[in-house]
Amino acid sequence: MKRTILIFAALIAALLILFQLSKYSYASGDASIEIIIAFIAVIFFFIGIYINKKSRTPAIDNAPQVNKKSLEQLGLSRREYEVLLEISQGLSNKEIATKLFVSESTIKTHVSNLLVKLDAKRRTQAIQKAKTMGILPN
Amino acid sequence: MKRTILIFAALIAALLILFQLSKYSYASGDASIEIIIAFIAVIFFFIGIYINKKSRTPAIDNAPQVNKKSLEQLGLSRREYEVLLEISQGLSNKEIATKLFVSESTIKTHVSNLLVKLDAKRRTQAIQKAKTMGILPN
DNA sequence: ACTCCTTTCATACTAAAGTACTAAAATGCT
DNA sequence: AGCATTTTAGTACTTTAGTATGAAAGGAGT
Repeated sequence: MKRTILIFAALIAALLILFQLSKYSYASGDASIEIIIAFIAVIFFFIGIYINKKSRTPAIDNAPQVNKKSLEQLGLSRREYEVLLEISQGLSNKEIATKLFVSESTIKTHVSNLLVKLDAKRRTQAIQKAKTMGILPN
Repeated sequence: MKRTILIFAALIAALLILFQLSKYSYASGDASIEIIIAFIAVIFFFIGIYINKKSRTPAIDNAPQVNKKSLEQLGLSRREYEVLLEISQGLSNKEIATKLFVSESTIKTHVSNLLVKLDAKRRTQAIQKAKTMGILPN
């Protein structure tokens, strides 16, 4: 939470600085307004990508009607919960890896950890337990 | 249904015959009443086991709030549906085999057929599909 | 800075799951 | 009684899943 505030504060500050710079440059005539605009555009393009990437790792936060208390008590990490969701959709490790842009090894690691935390021996059991705990949507 | 009626009719007939025999034997004194009683007890013991076994294969019929139309359209057999239920409870093939008193090979056969009928590649996908079809309880 | 946690990935196995046939009883229906 | 389906089971593989372990990099908090 503190991170988010700091990031946004930094963004606003950066924006103000850019505005000041653009004003100065425009007045002194040593840079065309088009270049300034393009510069700002590019920076905000990447900021947009970054913010989108951060907020699009939803997992726990944007999870719909879900028992968040149980979720936290389990100690499942974001990624683990994300993998759990894909498992409950019937995907294989390889498919999950492709979908999340990581290797199958990584998914296996997540699955192993997730099984321990859910005290399950198999992914199907993990699904069942998660459902009865109200951790999964639907 | 007809089978059940016939079986019960046969059972009642057998019971009457045993009663007649016991009466005759008791009167003629060539068999002690205890042996007759023991005989009847043993027979009804096994009948009890048989009836219990038959009625305890619930599957489709006693399935709770379940979309029976989808179920029939899928063409899932009783046993296949039974196996599907156990899969959704997170059991392994071996565990299901133990629970249903059959070999693991048999369960594998059921699972394979069930996956084809549900058009699923994995058991987890079968669970997901079955849930969205309203075929599974909960 | 240091430390904990998370995420990533790899190797090397072991254990389940699934597939493809084949085949024999049993069950159910006509 | 005969036929179709279901249930059972086996063998022989191939493919996923899951475990164990080690390791590197980055984020977050003290």
